[in-house]
Amino acid sequence: MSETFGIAELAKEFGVTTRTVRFYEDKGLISPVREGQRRIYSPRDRVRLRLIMRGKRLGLSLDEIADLINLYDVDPSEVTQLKQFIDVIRERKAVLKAQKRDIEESLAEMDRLEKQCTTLLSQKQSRS
Amino acid sequence: MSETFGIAELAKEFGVTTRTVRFYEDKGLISPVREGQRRIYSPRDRVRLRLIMRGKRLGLSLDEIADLINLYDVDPSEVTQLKQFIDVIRERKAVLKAQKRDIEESLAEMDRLEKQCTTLLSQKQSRS
DNA sequence: TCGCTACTTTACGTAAACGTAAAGCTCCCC
DNA sequence: GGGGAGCTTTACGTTTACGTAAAGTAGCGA
Repeated sequence: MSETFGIAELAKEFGVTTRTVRFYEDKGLISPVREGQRRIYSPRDRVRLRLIMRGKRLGLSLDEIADLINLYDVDPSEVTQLKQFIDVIRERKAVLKAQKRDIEESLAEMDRLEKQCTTLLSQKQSRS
Repeated sequence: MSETFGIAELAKEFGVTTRTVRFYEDKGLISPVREGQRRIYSPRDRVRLRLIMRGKRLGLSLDEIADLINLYDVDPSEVTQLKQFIDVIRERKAVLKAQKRDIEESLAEMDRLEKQCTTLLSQKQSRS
């Protein structure tokens, strides 16, 4: 038997409330098993939560995250579906690459700003 | 005299509505000059809009974007402020680097998925 | 059996980021 | 001078992503 988790346990691990975890279930992002009335989370649910959190850090909406997660569950039986699937993946890759460029631009600017500041600071401190 | 822009012009350039541009003004992100009742945007306002859009692509809230934009306007007279400023920049850099890692992870996964799909697809097509 | 802890459902509230009328100026052209 | 075109303010509506009670249930130890 593989390990299972309670809702409070997972919420704590990912730094969210139990309300949030239930909300993600309402949105169809995770589907824990029930033991009586209680939710029991599998390692698979935990992986999904990890994907959700990463998506949120990247600024995606829950709907977009749902689409992405469902990519992993696509049934590869139909050739046309498979082709569409590949297109979706390529679009996602393009968006991610654009985002990466934005980040690199921002990082470069932050570096410039930091250097200006440290230079200014050392001037001021050597003058005192 | 440097170039100026109308609201519709800028909205079109950045792919948003005029309502959005005015909303950013309400939030204090841009401060166009008035000519009578009309808003006149300077190249500086345009640069700010560009920064706002980049921030949004990175998933930042307008409040976070406001903080970032204000980084460029900090007066470097006080040494303590300068030190705090450097700390803020370093925090931002750390967040950006984490986000970059997330993106690279996602990109790697998308690559794996795409390869699985293309392999599957070529198998199916050679078999037909 | 009491009470505590950990969960549950139901449901109203809220902040952010705009959308969407509605109604009014102002300039310009015919 | 009538009417667009393009802007303005005012203000209520909407979606997303939860927060926050309120009230009930289920097990467990004293």
